[in-house]
Amino acid sequence: MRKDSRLSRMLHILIHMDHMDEPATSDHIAIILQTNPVVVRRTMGCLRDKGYVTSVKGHGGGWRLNVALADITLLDIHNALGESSVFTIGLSDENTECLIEKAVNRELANALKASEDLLLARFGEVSLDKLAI
Amino acid sequence: MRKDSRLSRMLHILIHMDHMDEPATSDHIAIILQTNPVVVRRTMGCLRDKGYVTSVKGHGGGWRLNVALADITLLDIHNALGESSVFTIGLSDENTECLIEKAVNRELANALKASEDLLLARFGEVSLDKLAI
DNA sequence: AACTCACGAAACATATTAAGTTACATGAGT
DNA sequence: ACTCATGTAACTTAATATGTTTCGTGAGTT
Repeated sequence: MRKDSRLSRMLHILIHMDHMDEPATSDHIAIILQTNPVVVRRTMGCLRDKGYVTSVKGHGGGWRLNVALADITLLDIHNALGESSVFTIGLSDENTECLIEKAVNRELANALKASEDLLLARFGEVSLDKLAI
Repeated sequence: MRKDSRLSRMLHILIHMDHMDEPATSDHIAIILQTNPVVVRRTMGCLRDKGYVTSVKGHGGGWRLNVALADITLLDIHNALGESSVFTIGLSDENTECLIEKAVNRELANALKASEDLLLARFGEVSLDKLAI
């Protein structure tokens, strides 16, 4: 699987946007993130749905930060992007009644959950202003 | 990316193999894991390279467990499979000198590392005999 | 020696997901 | 009317795990 760099990219651009007086267009953001304007709209759209940014059409339009950096955490952005699972490791499909398979999957699920919980807890402790220069 | 179920599958079959008197053929293993014999050879080959299993050709051949379940941990198998990163989350490519981007990536890298360290530490604490019925 | 069994490995196909791209519709300001 | 910028659908590309076919090779059987 290809790595999902959306979280990194969105954190990056949101911090930039905090300095901006004018709305940032998708084209402008795409240049900064070295990607495509449509990818920007697609991803920023997730953040707009949660109210973290606002989009304006037409002349002088673009994307504007809607909250203070101190008021959003890495976890907020992570959740806004709606990632299903943070792991490449998966469980086997339990198509049988095999108790060994179930025990293996249970152990792996518990270990993965503990690891993910730690990651998300840390994400929740870091607000974006702590990453700003 | 599709989920990597190799760890789950290998743990499952290794525990089964501990009960077996005869070597298990790739075809037999494929049936238990509900997959393909070639996939079995490909994945079991990783474990053979580390000495955890032995393969024998010809009549009466197949795969045999080469160590006691108590002597291998989830971490051993995980490492044998040579997974690069356990996360779907990746960092952005730092093609610029942007300090914000670097700060974001540093924070994410640290958080991911702490989470992965916890996962691997737990994997290292669990030997396969603890999952056997 | 011929036959069968089972691994080894190359080559190709499939599935999933992030990302990139093209094209067009829609709404807002000039 | 014209231009700018988002919204969205559809398609393409890339990476990776998995599945499949085919043939080679070594080992035991008849």
